[in-house]
Amino acid sequence: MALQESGEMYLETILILSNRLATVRAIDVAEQMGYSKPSVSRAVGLLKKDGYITVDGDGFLSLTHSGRQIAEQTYERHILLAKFFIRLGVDEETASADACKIEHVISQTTFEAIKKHAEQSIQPDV
Amino acid sequence: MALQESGEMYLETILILSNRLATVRAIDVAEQMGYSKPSVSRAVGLLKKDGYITVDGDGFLSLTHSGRQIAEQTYERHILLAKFFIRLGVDEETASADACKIEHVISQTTFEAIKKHAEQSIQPDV
DNA sequence: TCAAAGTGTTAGCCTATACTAACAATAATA
DNA sequence: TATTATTGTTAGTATAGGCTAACACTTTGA
Repeated sequence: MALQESGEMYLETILILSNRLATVRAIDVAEQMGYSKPSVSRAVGLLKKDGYITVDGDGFLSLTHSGRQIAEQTYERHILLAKFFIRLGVDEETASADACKIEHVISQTTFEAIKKHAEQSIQPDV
Repeated sequence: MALQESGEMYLETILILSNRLATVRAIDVAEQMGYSKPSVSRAVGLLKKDGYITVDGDGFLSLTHSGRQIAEQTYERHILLAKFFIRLGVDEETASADACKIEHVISQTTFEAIKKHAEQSIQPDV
C-alpha cells in the first residue's frame, strides 16, 4: 500500500538523524519523535517490508533509494515551507510545526508553485 | 474531546450546503462528501453530542454558534488558500484539494500571515 | 390501501496508528 | 561472573473514522 503520512514522518526523521549521528537505531527514532519503542518497532517493520529502509544485524537503520527519495522530498518541503512562513512573520516554532503537517498533505504542484513564489520574492540584502 | 479534522470537514460541508439549500439533512451531507449514510449518521451524532449542530424533528441539521464559528473559519481558510494557490499558478482543482487538506492542519498564526501576505501582494487591475 | 422509495439507525467490520505491559536478548560493568 | 542497563519485540488495547448489511420509519403514489 502507499506510504502514509506517518511513514513519511519516520523516513524524514531517519534522514535527519543520519545527518546528525554516525548510526541510527530504532531507539533514536523513538526519542526524536517522542514515540514508544513498540510503535517505532512496528513502523520500522513496515518500512522495511515495503522496501523503504534496511536494518542490519546490529539494528542500524538505513534508507533505501526509494526511502531516501521520500525522506529528502519531505524534508525539502519542510525546510522551504518553514522558511516561507518565517519570512511572512511567523515564529520559528509555529512555522516548523505547520510545515511538519503541511509537508505531508500538499501536492507537488502546489509545493512547486509556492517554492517558485518564495524564490522570486526573496529580497536581496542589497 | 477536541474536534478532529473530519469534524471540521462535516461542519464546513453543512455550512456550504446551507448556503445552497433551504434545508440540510444527513443524506445531503453524505452525497456531498461521498460518504455512506451510516458514516454521516455517526458523525452527526457526535457533532450533536458535542454541541456543534442541532437536529430537529424532521432531520434538518443546523449549526450552533460554536459549530458555525468553526465552519466559517474553516471555509474562510479554504477560500483564501485556494485563491492564493491559484494566483501562484496552480490549477483550480489541485488548489482546492490542497486547501481542503491544509485548512485543517494550519495554525491560526500561519494562516493569518499568509492572508496578510496574499492581501498585500494583490495586483490591482489598474 | 399497500407497495416502493427515501431516510436514518444499529451492529459489526476494517485500517491506521498510537499506547502499555511484559518479555527476550545483548552489552556493560561492579 | 552476575547483575543491571539498553534495546527490541510480542501481545493486547484504544481511538478515529471509514465501510456494508440489515432493519425501521415515513412518505409517496399507483
